[in-house]
Amino acid sequence: MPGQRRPATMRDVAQFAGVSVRTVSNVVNDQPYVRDETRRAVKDAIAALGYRPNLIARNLRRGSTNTLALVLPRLTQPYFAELADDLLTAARDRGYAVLIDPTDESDTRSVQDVFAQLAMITDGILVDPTHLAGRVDLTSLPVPVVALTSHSGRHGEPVDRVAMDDAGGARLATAHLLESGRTQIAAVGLPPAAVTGPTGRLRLAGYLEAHREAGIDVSPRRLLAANGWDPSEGYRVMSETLDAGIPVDGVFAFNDYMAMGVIHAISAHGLRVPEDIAVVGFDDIGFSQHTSPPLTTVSPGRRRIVEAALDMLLGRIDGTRTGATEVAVVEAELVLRGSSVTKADPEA
Amino acid sequence: MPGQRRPATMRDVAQFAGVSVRTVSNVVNDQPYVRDETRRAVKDAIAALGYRPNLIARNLRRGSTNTLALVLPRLTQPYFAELADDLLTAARDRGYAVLIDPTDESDTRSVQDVFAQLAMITDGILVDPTHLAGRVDLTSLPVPVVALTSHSGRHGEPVDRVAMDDAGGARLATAHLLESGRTQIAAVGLPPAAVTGPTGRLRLAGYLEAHREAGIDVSPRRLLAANGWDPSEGYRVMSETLDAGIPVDGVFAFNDYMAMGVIHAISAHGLRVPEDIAVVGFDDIGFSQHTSPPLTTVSPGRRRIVEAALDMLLGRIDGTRTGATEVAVVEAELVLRGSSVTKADPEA
DNA sequence: TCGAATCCTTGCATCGTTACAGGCGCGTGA
DNA sequence: TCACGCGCCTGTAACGATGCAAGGATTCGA
Repeated sequence: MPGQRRPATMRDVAQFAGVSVRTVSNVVNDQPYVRDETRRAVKDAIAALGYRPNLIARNLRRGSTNTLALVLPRLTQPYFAELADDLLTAARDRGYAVLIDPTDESDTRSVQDVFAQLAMITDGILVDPTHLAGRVDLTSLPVPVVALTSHSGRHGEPVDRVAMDDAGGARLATAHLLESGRTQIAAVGLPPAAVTGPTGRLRLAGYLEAHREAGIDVSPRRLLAANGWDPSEGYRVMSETLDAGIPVDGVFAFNDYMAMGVIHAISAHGLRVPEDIAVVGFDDIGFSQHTSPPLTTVSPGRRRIVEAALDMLLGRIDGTRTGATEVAVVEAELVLRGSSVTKADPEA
Repeated sequence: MPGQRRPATMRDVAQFAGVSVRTVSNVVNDQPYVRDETRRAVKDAIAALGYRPNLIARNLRRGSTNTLALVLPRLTQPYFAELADDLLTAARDRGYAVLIDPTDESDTRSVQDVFAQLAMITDGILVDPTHLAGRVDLTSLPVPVVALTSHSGRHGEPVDRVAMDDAGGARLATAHLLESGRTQIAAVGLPPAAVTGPTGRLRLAGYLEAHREAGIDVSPRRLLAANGWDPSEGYRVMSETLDAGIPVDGVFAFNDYMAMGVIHAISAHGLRVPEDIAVVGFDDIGFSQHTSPPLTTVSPGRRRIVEAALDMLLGRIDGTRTGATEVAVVEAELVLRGSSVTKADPEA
């Protein structure tokens, strides 16, 4: 239920305290040159009237909102949920509120409009641009933008970026499988998955590179495309492969969430993980510690990505960072767990 | 990079089109009494200058922002992530942006201040109040509030509420286990888990009621407390119970996420799900379809909860809903999967 | 005692939009 | 011919805060 009284304004406070509006403003904003006595009188008035500065009016006047926007596809993808969680907390600790905008295929709005609107009501925008496929020009917005992305922006817009090391992480994951003696390693999650195309290509590149380095051939039968990076696709793709009798002794799934479905398919076929097929994922989402068996995965350094992106964005906002756009790459790390290592063979 | 040109204002458009500011406003807001010719001239000017109404100024003038706030503990809890995802999409389709505010224990701000601030920059607030434990008075805010909650508000504030049927769902889950012949059913997730106290109590109540109805005694040794509803706690609690030699042939985990840890613990002890121990969860998160085996769970009707909450909130906002606060209870539904039913015994 | 420097306080304009009330021109009925 | 109504358009005042520049009060040194 909305309260009934009109909220007190600065004018009310000024009248109550017997000073000018301007003085109240000075007190509220901790300006110097206010006598202690006056300051206290104003503070008393503020308390008595339950006054709170109207943030909208302040935003209009100051031209800033202390709000950031985060644009992503879907929070149902656990990696994004955890990324959003980290960002929400980090932004909150720095005094910023966060508006999350989901822009996936189901969105009928013009992407450019969405960004223009967000730019108007926020001080800066963080965006995962992979799913936007260049449908938006991020360079002409009136607020700074930082892209959370992987795909080399060579063909993209010159925006600040924080990238995870997709190819490098994928190489680590694949190399680990190869070193533990697997030679028939399936890659799960190739395009056409529309929203993950560029990321998928980079992770594939890492997979291929690891094979090249090990001198082991790659069979196209084990390069498995998925329509979306979720467990049901992991399940479907893996089931079909096993049904087709294609030999597989290891799987590198392009994300953990799909890997869940892969593991499910493997056990549904009466095979064991990791004895028959070792599985490695990517993302290190919370769940991955508690699958059966726990999932070996690549940690992309989510926390560091968030911090770096916030540093960049806030730097642009407060003007301490100027000049050419930058790209920060956060190193990926392999996290060994039971899905790729038997207890008898701890390796690490 | 911020663009350099000052964005065009309504005044600029007016001047360009040779009309008054007021007329531009009328065109922008589709007011009647504007000649078609004038209207087109204004629209041309808008296009020529790339004018976009300044939303902050509009918000100040109109006193509304077309933004809602969603206050939750953490998005790392998959149920909340999926709830947020549903809400984001539903709100976006109704023309509202959503600000997500995480308020957990790590938050040093005063909860009352947080709400007062949110109230100022949004048109309404959706909140999961379980973790706020009455640290905030939701009735005196200047915008409507709808609580997404379970715990009977009898001792709470008189706010609009949309509740899932925790006790009923828990009863369904437990009854299902009892009917399939299990008699030594552990309940996982009792308080002290601070943030889930009230919910946990209701789910426990349903568990107890099902036992009462079936005439089967409950052993306190199988009432297992958790410090948080995540997989690691599910794992810990279940491991300890099995280690202690407490007989268990079924588990009702108070949420799916914990159930993941429970399943992990069971297989780590060399036991099979569901043959040795059947497991049922609560929430029906996306993952649950793809654990090994897939998890039987209670679907709380997330989608319907979101729609009902939005209906309530927007009704209050636009004034079509007035008068006493309401409580909507969304029915829960049991989703049978492999973690509680063997293939030989499909039951349903 | 006077002038200047310092401290404190204040009106007014402004951010960009929408609401109010009124003005002007034209057509219509008496 | 006049009054009236209607359609279209406009000037001005808000919304509630902050920035500017100047004004009054006080203190200090000479």
